[in-house]
Amino acid sequence: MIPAPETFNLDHTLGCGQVFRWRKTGKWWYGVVEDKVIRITKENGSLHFYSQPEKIDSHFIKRYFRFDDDLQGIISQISKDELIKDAVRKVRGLRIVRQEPWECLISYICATNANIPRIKIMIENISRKFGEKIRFDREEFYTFPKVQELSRTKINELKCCNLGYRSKYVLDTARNISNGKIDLSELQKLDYNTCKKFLLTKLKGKKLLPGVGQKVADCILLFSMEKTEAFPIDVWIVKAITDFYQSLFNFSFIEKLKKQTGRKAITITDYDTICSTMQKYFGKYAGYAQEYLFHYIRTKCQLNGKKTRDKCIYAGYWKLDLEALSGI
DNA sequence: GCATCACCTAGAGG
DNA sequence: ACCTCTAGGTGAT
Repeated sequence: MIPAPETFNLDHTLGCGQVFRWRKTGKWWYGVVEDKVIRITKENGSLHFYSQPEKIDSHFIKRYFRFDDDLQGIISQISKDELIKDAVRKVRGLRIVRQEPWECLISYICATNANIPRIKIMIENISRKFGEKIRFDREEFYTFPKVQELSRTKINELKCCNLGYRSKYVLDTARNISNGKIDLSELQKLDYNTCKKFLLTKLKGKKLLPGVGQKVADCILLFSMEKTEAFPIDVWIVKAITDFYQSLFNFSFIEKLKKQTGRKAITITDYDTICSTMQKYFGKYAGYAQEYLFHYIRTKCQLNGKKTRDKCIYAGYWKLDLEALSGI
């Protein structure tokens, strides 16, 4: 057991939807990280943890939960306006987790057109079918399979895991990594823009990593490649842009975005526009800002008892202090 | 570049 | 009981 930073909340960190392999029973969080099952809780300012089959040490925990990040400092850097300040207040102690790139990649390929419970089921099914079993606290857990395991499977085996149309993407991605067409650990060393370009590489008109578009790429960069400036833009973030961050963009741009709410996707150029603007606005730790906003907005909607984004309108709730935004 | 449409599928809302 | 729609988007045309 080790002392936890003041700025660390397990529930927000593991429950915000950045990782899919944790669940809470009682006071304990159970999760599978790399090839270990971990049980962890925070009590009286200390972290208590156990693991199987290998023991983990405090170094492992500090690295996984990014205790090397000065969260207090990051928060003061990103606290640019009333919305993000409120988000930081309500979701205090949320930290980005250092994920393993391969598992992270597959997880976010699976995440398209799915909600968090379903993503968890897909990853759990893949692990149960192809991973290694570990017994812990009289329960069975499964590690996430290695690249080789998945690259050798058949498409129908993945469909049995409930992946649906994602099955082909996962299989082709696994094969291209397995045969060395792309090397995740090498990618990690590159800067944000170069790294993202490689994740989206095409060879003879075919994606090396099918199922990886801009949004998925940014998730991989943020959660597993040390790119804290990555700012994944999903439907929730677009909503935040049109409802709150209007003043950072042209009037006509916002009008255009609003018109297409309800439709599925934004264009690649619009994604780039939003992405670079928000990165400039929030700075090197824009990814933290994104996670706070994302988690805050979603839970806010759920608290309101509203199930869908469109009904979750903030009129009257978001105190549109646009003056506060004019500084940038 | 941009607009459309299809894509698996469980579960909520009507 | 049924039908319609949505959920951390991406790919093909």
